Amino acid sequence: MHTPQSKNRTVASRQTLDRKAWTQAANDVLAEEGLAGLRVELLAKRCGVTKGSFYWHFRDRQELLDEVLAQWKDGRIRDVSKQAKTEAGGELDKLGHVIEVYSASRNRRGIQIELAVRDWARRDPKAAAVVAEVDQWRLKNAQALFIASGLSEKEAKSRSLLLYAYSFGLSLMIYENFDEDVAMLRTRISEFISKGAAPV
Amino acid sequence: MHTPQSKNRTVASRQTLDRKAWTQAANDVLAEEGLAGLRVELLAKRCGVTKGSFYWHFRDRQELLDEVLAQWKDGRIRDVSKQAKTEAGGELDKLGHVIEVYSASRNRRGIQIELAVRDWARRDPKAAAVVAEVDQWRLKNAQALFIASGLSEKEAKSRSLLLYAYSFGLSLMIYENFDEDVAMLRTRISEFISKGAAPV
DNA sequence: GTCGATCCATACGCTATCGTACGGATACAA
DNA sequence: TTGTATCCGTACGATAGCGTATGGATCGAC
Repeated sequence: MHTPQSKNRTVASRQTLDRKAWTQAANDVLAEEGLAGLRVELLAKRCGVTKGSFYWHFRDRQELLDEVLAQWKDGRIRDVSKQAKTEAGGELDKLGHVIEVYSASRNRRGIQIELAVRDWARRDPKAAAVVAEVDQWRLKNAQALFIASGLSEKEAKSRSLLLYAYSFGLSLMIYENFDEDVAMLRTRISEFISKGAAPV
Repeated sequence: MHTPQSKNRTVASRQTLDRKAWTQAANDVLAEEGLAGLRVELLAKRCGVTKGSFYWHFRDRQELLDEVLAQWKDGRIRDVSKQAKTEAGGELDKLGHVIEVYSASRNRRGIQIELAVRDWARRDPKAAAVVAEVDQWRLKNAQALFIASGLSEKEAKSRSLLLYAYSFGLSLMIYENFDEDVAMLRTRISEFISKGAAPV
């Protein structure tokens, strides 16, 4: 009932915090509240410490933001590379998988961070540069998949851009009451983009 | 050099400000800075007055936000209705026009506000309700166009959702260096969505 | 046990922002 | 001219957030 360093800390934080714990928490906040919600003292409270701890690990708020951004970039590029390396065959499945990964129902936290970072990029050149690079990687990867499934280079590029723009844009819309079976709508769209079918 | 009420005001604001002038300026700020940048005193400075004026016209900041939101909703629904009323024929052209309206190059300010409102809707239920209603109108209108061009109801719904999600999502991406002619990519996509063509 | 390094709490100054109180200026009517 | 309603400026209090300064607590090395 009075073990050392037990004051307002959770059991998990018996170990002293490191940068990773801070950026982890920062990502949670970014997903839930967006960049504007990422404030030092609130983040500290969330970690069960005060900002005295924060300013020991980070020079200032900007340094945390830079690190969050850098981690996001590395993670996304790693994701693309990983997916590209899985043995060939089933390119269409892979394209469908891309859509699924960016589906709000499957990966809510990832999508929320994605949108927060892109909103961030609208006003911060550093974030914009990161988004540009990630987009480049993703688009090139998707393009390769479309080419492997028989499309020309230009058409593969178009379809890749459509694929990602659709995925992100869908997360911005509120369309649940547009149909009783929106999942079916999404499936149709996924087929349409990846296979190019034009059903009636 | 000392006409009455000439202190820090622009010529345009010789007339005293009204609510419309405030919401107009608020929309500008919303487009440029997002919701978080919409602060009373900055807005007042932008209008060439102090916040004393603001709090005469509005009870508080929230009242302004509510009005901005309501105006956005009415404007968007009016746009849809207007487009629906233009005489029939050329449904495909109309669908292409929808994409163009939401193209960042054609309508930067409109897109910026669109994105700001949708980001707003991620955390504010009132904004979410407005977005839901606007999406409903737009989707139903696009669905009618697709049906008029020969698609089934379900396929028309799918294609409408794709159309709008793509349009919004494209504004979130930074893809200018993906190809030397991104305009061509967009044209291909536009054709693909509206006509359902599946070129190689 | 002492000492230094690590990690955090507390207190402080500073700025930005919201909202209020109140007084001043202008215009129009009587 | 005088009064009143409209519209705005100024001053104030309150809070939140950033960053700094400084001391306290814990732990391992010796």
